[in-house]
Amino acid sequence: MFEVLKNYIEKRVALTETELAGIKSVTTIKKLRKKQYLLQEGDVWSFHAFVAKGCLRTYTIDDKGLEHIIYFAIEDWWIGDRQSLLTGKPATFNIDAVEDSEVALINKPNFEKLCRDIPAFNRLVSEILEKSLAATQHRITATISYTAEQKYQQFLEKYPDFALRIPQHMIASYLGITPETLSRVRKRS
Amino acid sequence: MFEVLKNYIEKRVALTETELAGIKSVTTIKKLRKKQYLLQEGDVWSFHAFVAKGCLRTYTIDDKGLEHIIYFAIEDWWIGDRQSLLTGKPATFNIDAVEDSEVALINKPNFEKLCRDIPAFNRLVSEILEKSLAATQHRITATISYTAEQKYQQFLEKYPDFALRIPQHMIASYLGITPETLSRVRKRS
DNA sequence: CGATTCTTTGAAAACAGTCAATCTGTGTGG
DNA sequence: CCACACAGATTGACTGTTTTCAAAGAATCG
Repeated sequence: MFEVLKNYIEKRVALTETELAGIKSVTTIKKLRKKQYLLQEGDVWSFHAFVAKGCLRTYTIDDKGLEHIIYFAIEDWWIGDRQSLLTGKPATFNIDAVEDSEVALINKPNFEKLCRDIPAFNRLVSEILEKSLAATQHRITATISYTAEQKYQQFLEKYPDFALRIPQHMIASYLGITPETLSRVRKRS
Repeated sequence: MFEVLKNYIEKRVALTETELAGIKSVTTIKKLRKKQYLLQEGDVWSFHAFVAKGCLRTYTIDDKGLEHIIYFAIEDWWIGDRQSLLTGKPATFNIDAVEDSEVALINKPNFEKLCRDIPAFNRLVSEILEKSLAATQHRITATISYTAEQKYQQFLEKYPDFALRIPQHMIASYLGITPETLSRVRKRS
């Protein structure tokens, strides 16, 4: 399963075989069954996680016990709790598997060493960060400006793959609407 | 006004006088009067901008002509259109001054050179990115989970400084609610 | 199968948005 | 210095969307 991460990197930057071997040597593969936690609220998160197979979600649980999904990640996406990783404080997010999945994990010190030792890897990481931030800002635009219907439409256009494999009530949670509302929106169109 | 940026950097990382001088040599100061654009939708954005004085906002305008504020930046904050900066494509955001302001600008090639030449500067930049992303994710949580009242409460707690200097209708726009609703929320509490 | 889990549907209630009018404070020009 | 204009904030009545609660179907999994 390291192959998936290797392909991902090779498609984006040119690394030597030695450098790739260096990455492989610090990567652990973790298999997750559907619904299994990768991270539970309150634990400290200290990895960089790459999804090699399957689908995961990041979410919070509010006072009423309702889940709010912040983020989905499928193959070739990264996932984690950046706040916890950065500060070393307990995570406020939960991460679990939407489907049976496999993730490649690199712990914080090793990941930082890779960034220092391999400039191209460092650039790749910065670029991913940049893109994530831009995407997140655009998501905010959608969330504060669109109606339920527009939010769902935009979601379908932006992530056509997701709609097929993610349960509707989770998509509703991601969009910030109730499952009932999503069901009605879908019926209308 | 470069002093403000210098203080900001010195508070966070240790740089030599030469390195600081290198940063200064590629920094331009731009003064903006209230309502003046720093970036207009459709133009290409190619800077890293640091707010030395005043307050700016990033926003989009929808089909109905309504503004939706994505982001505020006051002293010691960075602002820009990352998507446009990254891709070189026309910006989808507008940025203008909420108050008379002064920003420190470093253009993209110079900024990248600084990142390459000064490792500590590079780390600072990555850290800022990380923090921005974490903050943005938490904002999404708020936007999809909270009622108008909770959104405003959280805004007050998180950015007490903002509330005093930013007009209410802009705060409403930032929270994704109408000015009327915000006015009623405030009255209730 | 049988039991969950997920989706759909209906009716009522809550919430936020719209439109229009009024009030308030600020700043400008006469 | 005053009067006026203007932008921003508030208020009221109404509309529309979304949520809530409850129940019934449909799909999925062990």
